Parts: sequence; structure tokens; C-alpha cells
Amino acid sequence: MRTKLTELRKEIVSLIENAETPLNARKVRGRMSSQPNLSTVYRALEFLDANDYVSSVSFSGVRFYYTGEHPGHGHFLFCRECHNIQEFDECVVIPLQRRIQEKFDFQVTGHVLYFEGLCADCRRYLEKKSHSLI
Amino acid sequence: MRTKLTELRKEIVSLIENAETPLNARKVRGRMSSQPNLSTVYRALEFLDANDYVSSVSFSGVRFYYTGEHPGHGHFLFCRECHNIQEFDECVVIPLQRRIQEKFDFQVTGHVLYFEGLCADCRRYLEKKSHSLI
DNA sequence: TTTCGTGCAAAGTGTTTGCAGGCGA
DNA sequence: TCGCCTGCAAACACTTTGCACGAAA
Repeated sequence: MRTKLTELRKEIVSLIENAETPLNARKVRGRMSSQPNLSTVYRALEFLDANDYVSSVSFSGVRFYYTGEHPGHGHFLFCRECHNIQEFDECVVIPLQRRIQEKFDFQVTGHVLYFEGLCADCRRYLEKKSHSLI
Repeated sequence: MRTKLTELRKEIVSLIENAETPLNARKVRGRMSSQPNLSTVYRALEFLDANDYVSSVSFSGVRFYYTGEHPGHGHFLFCRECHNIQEFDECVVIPLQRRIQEKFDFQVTGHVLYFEGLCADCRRYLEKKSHSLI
């Protein structure tokens, strides 16, 4: 299924590969030299996702795209305060994945594991704020 | 933080608790006897999520709400073809969660693990379709 | 009296679609 | 020539917001 990689699409893949965090469509466009139409970016992302050049994950109703050393693996920390997305690379789900495939007759093509909570900065900020509530 | 549970909000919680799958705002409204305004439903869901009556997860840019025996745990199978969401209850991430909290100084309040792929029905459908391509 | 939940209308954000032009195989 | 990538404009789906009213504390 790996076909038709135009220059524009190549640029998007490389952008996403080199990004320090998953990117949404708008951010992808913002980092492109050619500033293509947003709908073109959406179509490119859809194509790249469907053909396994990139993966996607949604947080709070927005879609983000990423790649990684292990295709199909997505491991994130999502801060519910600042909405920052951080990646980590420990994976503990492969053994479970095998069991799931059999138990549910479900052909797994990838997985996403994320922890939701408060990053260090937001936690400190909120603590300080709560103490000053006199 | 557990306050102000109106009748409408109680009904939503109970709807979500008894649903066989996570529900989005529109589906929540569709199952309610009183058919409240959609924005009221959105506000209620936001409140319930923020106050830990329910949890939420996004798939393909849409937000779904769910509850479970173990609050803060979300374990799903997401079919990329029919977008059906199925739940499972095996959890293998708690030991990893402890390591993550320390390593990244991140205060975890919940986690989501989902496998993406093809459910049995969609797989059979696609196989049949590909064979008939003469 | 004050707070806040709800309905209604409007706006906002993210995403998809129809169509025409154009480039490359 | 044909397929399909792209731009543009419009539509669409989902979600949020401002305002007014009313019920509950």
C-alpha cells in the first residue's frame, strides 16, 4: 500500500518524524515552507495515516499525528491542565495484545497507551495557587 | 469536589454507567427521556468529567464518555473500519504507571489503553470484498 | 438574595467535500 | 490521455459561549 509520496507529503512525514511531540493539522501546516491549503494538509494526513506512514491519536477532540521507532506504538503523557503531550517509550502491552487478539477475534494493527494527569509545572502552579487563596 | 448532581446530571451518569459502550454527547441526549438542549448535555458532561463521575476518551476527533469498575481505567478496542468501541477489563499498566510517575514527575490521574485494528465482522467483510475483485 | 443549571441562538473550531485546474505517468 | 494531487470555497460536525430566565439554597 506504500505509494504516491509527493514532495508535499514527504515534507509532512519528515516534519512529523522530527517533531518533538505529536502535531495537529494546523501545526503541521505552520511548519511547512510552502504553506499549502489546510484541506490539502488534511487530505495528506489522512492518506499518510491510512497507509501507515504516520499514526494518529486524539486528545480532547483534536487529532494529532506522530511516528516512532516502533510503528503502531503510541505511548504518551497528556497533561489535563496545559494539554501538553509528552512521549515515552516503555511498552508493556505486547503480551496483552496477543491475548486480546484471540479472546476478541480482533486483528490489532496498533495500540495507544496514555496516562492522563498533571505535569510537574502545572502541579506546582496549582499548588501555589491553592495556598494563596486567603 | 463532588457537588451539585441535578436530576438531569444523575440521569446522564446512570445512562453512561449502563451503556454497553462509551457514548458521545449526541448519543447521550438521544437516550434521555427529557431531550434537553445539546449545550446543556455538553455542559453536564464537562462537569461530570471534571468531577470524576465519568471519564472521557477521544476517537477520531470525537469525545466519548464512559465509567467502569475501576475509575480512571479505560481499556478499549477501536475498529478503524466501523468505528465500534468495545471495552475489555484486563489491565497491565499499573506497574508501569508507578515508574512513569517517578521518571517524568507526572501525577497520573488515569490512563487509557486501546488497541486499534479490525473487528471480526469488518475483517470478514473486507476479505470477501477483496476476493470478489475480478 | 445569590448562585447556578438550563434553554436558545449564535459563534467558534476542526474537518470534510465538490469542483476545477494542472501536473506527471 | 488518464489519474490524482492541489487550491479554493463551501458545507459539515462537534463543541463552546453569551444572555436571559427560573429554580434551589
